[in-house]
Amino acid sequence: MSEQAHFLRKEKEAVIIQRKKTQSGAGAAMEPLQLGKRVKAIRLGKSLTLEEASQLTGLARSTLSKIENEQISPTFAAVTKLVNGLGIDIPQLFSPAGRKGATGGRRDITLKGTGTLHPTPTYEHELLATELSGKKMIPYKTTICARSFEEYQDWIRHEGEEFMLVLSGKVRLYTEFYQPADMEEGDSAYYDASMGHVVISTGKEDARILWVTT
Amino acid sequence: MSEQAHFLRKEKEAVIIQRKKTQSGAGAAMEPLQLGKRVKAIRLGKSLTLEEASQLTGLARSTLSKIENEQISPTFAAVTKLVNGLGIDIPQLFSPAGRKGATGGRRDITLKGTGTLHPTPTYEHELLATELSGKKMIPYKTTICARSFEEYQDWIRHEGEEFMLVLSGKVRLYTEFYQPADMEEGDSAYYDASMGHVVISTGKEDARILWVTT
DNA sequence: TAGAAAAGTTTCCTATAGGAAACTTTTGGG
DNA sequence: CCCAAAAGTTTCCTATAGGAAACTTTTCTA
Repeated sequence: MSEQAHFLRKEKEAVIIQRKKTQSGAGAAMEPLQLGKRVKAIRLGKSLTLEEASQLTGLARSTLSKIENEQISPTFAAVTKLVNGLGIDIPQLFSPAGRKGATGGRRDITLKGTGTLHPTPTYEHELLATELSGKKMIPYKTTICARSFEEYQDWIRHEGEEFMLVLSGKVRLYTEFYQPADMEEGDSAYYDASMGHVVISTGKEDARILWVTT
Repeated sequence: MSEQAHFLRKEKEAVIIQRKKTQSGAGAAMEPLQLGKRVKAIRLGKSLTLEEASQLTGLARSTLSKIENEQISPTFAAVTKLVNGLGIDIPQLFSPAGRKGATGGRRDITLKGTGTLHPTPTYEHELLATELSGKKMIPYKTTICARSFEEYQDWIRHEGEEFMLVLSGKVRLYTEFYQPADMEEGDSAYYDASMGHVVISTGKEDARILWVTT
């Protein structure tokens, strides 16, 4: 459709100009998610014109139009402006349509061993409750493969707080400002995750741990 | 700032001199959020090299480097690849940068069976990490004594979100807007706690559960 | 309806994102 | 130490995002 329009336009301008503009033909950049449609729906839901949305977001009217029609993939900076200007709920933008937020009476059950796997040399993560987006907590189980502090490049540290519970095996929890602590099944710890921390297995078997992070 | 960069580029083309990159100093593009640092932290947390991350995400090594060093603002498409490739939790990326951990480099370890007890007719709670105040999450283990829905006066509901993991035994999770779910050791659930919920033991033994609530 | 104003789209251009490869820095041997 | 390999950074280039303005379409209003 837009392709036809494009051709007509070209012919009309006619003549020599062949500038050619790549993009129109292939058109619809296959954006992984229908960001544009969502933005449009949200804007219309608020009864805003492109001009008003432009004022609110600081993005050009034309840019908004192109985003809504999925002619471009906005930069992170642009998305941020959209989000702040229009008060969009983030996870909504990213979630592949069907995914549900953790609020408003939602739940997700993860049966043993059915989480989303994420292996690294030292840990093997199994993310839980991945069907829910926008969660305040991130729960996952981990098999601790590492056997020595040296297997880590450096302390692990990240935003937020962390709770851990030893599900099986024996571990040693190293934390930046404390003495290492030996823990076994049933023991738990809670700490500020911006403080460097690292966990290694000390028993015969690789230990299993449940983590919950904010 | 970017204007400077542009000028330099122009000059370089025009002449021969090619003095070094503008941005080096504290120049740091003022990206609304510290996307780059977060991405880097996440990558390092998984002990991945740029090359490996490149494979996982489909983004070029150089692009990743520039994103991490906040030299560019990735497109939405690129952010999506990052998120999917590295298993990043979205809100993490957008959440207001500064958020300081309430516990400021502290930790508390609770050895098995040493939590603070808090019995009720239907549950028996063992609060964990009680040495730390002002936590964002509240972890506790519970022995589920109740055997039928009727032993509860009403749905349990409260603010926030809740994660639960079955440590032992068998339970049935009733939630207001869903069918009851039977769960056993290793299964977990995540739900909006303002939705009515109740758990009963269905096995021979009283079940043990770990809860974490925001 | 016609005509104008508002809303939306497209063009055209500059600035910049993303990729390939060159280059630099860091890590390990020996 | 020195060299080699690996990790990370920068350069250089092309494709494309974003803005201003021209253009088209829709919506009123008389």
